[in-house]
Amino acid sequence: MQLSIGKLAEAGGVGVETVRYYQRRGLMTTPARSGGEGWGAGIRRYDADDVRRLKFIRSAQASGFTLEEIAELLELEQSDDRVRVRSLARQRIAVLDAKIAQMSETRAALARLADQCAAPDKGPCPILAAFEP
Amino acid sequence: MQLSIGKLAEAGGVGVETVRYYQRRGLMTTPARSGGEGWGAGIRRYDADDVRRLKFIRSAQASGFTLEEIAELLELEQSDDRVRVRSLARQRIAVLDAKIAQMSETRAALARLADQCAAPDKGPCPILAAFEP
DNA sequence: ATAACCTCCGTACCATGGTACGGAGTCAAG
DNA sequence: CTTGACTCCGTACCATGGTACGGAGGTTAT
Repeated sequence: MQLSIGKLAEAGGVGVETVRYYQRRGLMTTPARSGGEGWGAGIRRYDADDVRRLKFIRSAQASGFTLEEIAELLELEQSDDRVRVRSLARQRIAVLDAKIAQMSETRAALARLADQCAAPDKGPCPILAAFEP
Repeated sequence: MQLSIGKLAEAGGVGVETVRYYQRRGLMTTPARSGGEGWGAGIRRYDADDVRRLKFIRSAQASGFTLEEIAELLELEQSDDRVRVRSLARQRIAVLDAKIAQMSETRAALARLADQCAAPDKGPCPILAAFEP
């Protein structure tokens, strides 16, 4: 399976420019241009592993990792430094737990807010107060 | 209680420039310069309500609202449009629920990853796979 | 073989959320 | 009455994560 950059981007659900951006950022490798004759001379070709990598970037990103952190994860994948992987994972879990807690608090605040604004003419509908500790 | 912009910023845990930025963005009002004689001629003064407002901005922001959304919330606070407040709150709750779910998934993925990388010499430590559906 | 489309590459531009800079005016203490 | 700290204001700059543009050349369908 050989893909052009356009098909790779499509498979990953991103734009071509985004793939090129990831290459510049070192998140995706830039394959050598396939020289010689025939199909794809002078055009870079990608494979299923690149698609996996691209999808990984997207899901890691959707989970709150920055591109820089993702770059580190991808390097670790190569290096097999298990200690570092574990420590990075634990760190991230702690950050996620904090964020999840924060979001749950906010969710509760918003629910209170929606509740207090429910009655059309009874008392205030205090947005600022809804977020106070 | 009358505060200078510097004290206001300090009370809100932000820099002076940040307060000024919020004013430019319409999130904080810019009080009239206190004219006349005596203390603070030509200097803008703030009060406890401004501090509350600033703290609200920070906590709403920490909860994932963009500055634009926060501006809308603050306008709603004035307008008493309960229907809009409720609908905005519900929308945000839905978004938060989705994000919380996503983050929990990621958390599980990371926990799996940390677990699989635990043993120093047993099998792979597959970072990419940890994020696959 | 020619139109329509794609790739390659550099460079420029965008939104978001600020931070920094510089010159002028103001204020409080010594 | 000067020194040092703070304020005012505009403008410029920063990082992040992209998106857009444009021209030269490769590829595919008719």
